[in-house]
Amino acid sequence: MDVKTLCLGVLALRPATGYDIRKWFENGSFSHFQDAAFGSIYPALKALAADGLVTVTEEPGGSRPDRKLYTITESGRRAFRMALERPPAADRVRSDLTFILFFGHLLPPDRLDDLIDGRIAWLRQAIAHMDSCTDPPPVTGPRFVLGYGLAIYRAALAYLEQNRHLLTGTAAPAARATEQGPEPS
Amino acid sequence: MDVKTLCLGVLALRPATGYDIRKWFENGSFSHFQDAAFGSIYPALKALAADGLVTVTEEPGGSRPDRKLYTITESGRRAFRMALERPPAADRVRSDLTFILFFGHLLPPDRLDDLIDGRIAWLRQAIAHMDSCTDPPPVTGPRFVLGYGLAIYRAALAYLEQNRHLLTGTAAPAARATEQGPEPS
DNA sequence: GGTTGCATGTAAATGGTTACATGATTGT
DNA sequence: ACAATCATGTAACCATTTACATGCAACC
Repeated sequence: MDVKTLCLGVLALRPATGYDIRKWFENGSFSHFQDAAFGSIYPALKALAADGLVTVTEEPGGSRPDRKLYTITESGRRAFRMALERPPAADRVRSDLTFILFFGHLLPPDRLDDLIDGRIAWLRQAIAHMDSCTDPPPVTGPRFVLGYGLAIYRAALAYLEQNRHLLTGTAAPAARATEQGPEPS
Repeated sequence: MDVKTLCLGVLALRPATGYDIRKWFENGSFSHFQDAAFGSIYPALKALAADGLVTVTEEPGGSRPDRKLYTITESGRRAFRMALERPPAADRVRSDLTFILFFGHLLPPDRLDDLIDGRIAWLRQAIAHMDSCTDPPPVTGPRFVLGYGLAIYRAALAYLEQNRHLLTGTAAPAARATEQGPEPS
């Protein structure tokens, strides 16, 4: 998905500034599935405005740069719907971790432990964040997507917890009990 | 992971041509986690050879271009081990599908059905392919990674199968209340 | 006779990230 | 005092994809 469409999507929900949109990709509902940096958002918004797909309301920012609130237009909504109609590119996962683990035999076991500990911690935190996510309104789309992300992360977490001993020779999971974090799954 | 490291990884397993490496990313064990196209592989191999990390054996190809078999050197193995030592970038999923589904209310229900049908079919085929994957030898790393991928794909498949009705209004599965939904369990 | 597989390579286009430039206000 | 938050924007840089160029052999 190009950044223009991504921005249009956020603006289809509510008016926002470039800064807001960036926050959305950093913390919002599907921050785990899409991303965009300032360096691509601002030019995208400019282009969308030039095409009449969004309008800008400039609020004088006093000291700061003027706050530019972007609002999607009817033609913008149409363009967005058309973009959604295009066949989606295949999902893809890019995982350096799995690449490293693939060659695990080349690394010291405690390094592997650290890597997996790190990923488990990250997944727990991500799951906790998603669980507490009030962001998506009770409409179906956002909830469905949130559930999808949760299902995948929970599966990844469970797999790592239950199979890490295969890789590191750590004691089998029988011993592993309650210690850290909020209750798993 | 940059393409040079990726190539080094494949070559750490066995000597290969650029073409072989491409096949590996297309069909091999972790084709789901990394990718590289010819346009990046060939220059990467050239650079690796220039750095003395691999050697080339040119077999005259008769009609075709000469087949260039690359073999990793000791210094290449060392460089690869060092690359594995670097902290991995965070895993990331890029999913146009979830973006589209997020805005599902803007699309006709049968379009949603098609999208989900397509993804389910794709996942089933991917899982079948991985299940039949004889590629990874019975060493721990490759099997662990294969299992990780399978766990994630199975979770995605199960979620889609069990929750698609939430999105499309399709009749709920007979065995209702399989309770895996976005609802916290 | 047409497609797929083998086999290499280059160059242009793509699309994005990173770094820079600016600077007041609020929180620790 | 120092960091983070708010807030915009440009430009250089980067890696990778895509398209092109070449061409035989095997299969259907």
